[in-house]
Amino acid sequence: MFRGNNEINIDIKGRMAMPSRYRDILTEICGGSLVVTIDIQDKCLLIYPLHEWEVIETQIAALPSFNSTTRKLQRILIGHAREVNLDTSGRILIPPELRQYAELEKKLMLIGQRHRFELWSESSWNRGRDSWLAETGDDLKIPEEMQSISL
Amino acid sequence: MFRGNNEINIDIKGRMAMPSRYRDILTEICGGSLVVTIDIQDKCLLIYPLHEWEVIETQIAALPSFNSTTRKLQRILIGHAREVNLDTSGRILIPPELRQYAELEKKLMLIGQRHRFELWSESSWNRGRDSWLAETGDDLKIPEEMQSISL
DNA sequence: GGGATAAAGTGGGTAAAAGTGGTTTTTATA
DNA sequence: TATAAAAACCACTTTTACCCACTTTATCCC
Repeated sequence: MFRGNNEINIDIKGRMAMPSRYRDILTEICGGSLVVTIDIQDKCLLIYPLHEWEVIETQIAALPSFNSTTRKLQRILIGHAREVNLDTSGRILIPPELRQYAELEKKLMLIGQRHRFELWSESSWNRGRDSWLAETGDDLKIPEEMQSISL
Repeated sequence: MFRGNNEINIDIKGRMAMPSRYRDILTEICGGSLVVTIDIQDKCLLIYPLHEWEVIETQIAALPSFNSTTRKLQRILIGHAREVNLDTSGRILIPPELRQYAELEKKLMLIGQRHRFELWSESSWNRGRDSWLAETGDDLKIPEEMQSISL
């Protein structure tokens, strides 16, 4: 569905223009309603079409409330999820709390990841990429499930 | 139903403005009647729409009185539950006892967790989040039920 | 390749909504 | 009945959503 990395600017009001190539499908599948939340492992945001998110949220919410790990997960994912909408010029407003968390300044990277996007500050994206490339160059660490995949 | 993290201020009288985006649904489902109580595990408050709470309260109350764990649960949850109402400008008054328990000063975080909210002091929320992220980032500790969830 | 045209991206103004602080009135309590 | 607390009320400030206009980039056709 979504793929590719897009260099994007965020304006002083915290608005980010969704690249036009994604807009049509976004308005089609979710009327421009998106959900932004934070990632578990990295300081970046995840952006889902509303319906996609609701499926995930339901699964997470169904996990037991008395288990401390699942509760943490609920707090992280559901507890940071904010619904946002494309405005008339195809922008979304990233809520200040999330902007702050992911340390988003002027320059961002929006990464298409099939059914969702990842949103990074450009600098941490570049830093991350360099280190992943360095790590995966060494093929000893590739887990089982991946050994069969042929690129 | 409810999701997201909201930075909120509490005023000197202990009043907290419920973010407007939740108000309509709150007045609809419970006429603005909420129940505030304390959490079992963390120094935060739980806020339920009245009807949601009543379901939970009934369940807890039905637990055996001779079991010491369930009695603790009853004392903690039911024993601290206070009914509050949205005032004409959409604020609720957090009872002093609860405010004190959760160490709520000026800056709070209101966290949507589906059918309820959690209310934290901003500082302890941030501290908590950092530590949960550190723990869950390490994928060895993720329990079975969660391994199958694809974000 | 270059100019015309359209599309995308950007910035900012404004009206409405939300949030805030404080005063007054009501209610509950001792 | 006096007192304190909470609710209602009101005025003011800040923020947000919406709209419009301008600039830049891309596309098309010659």
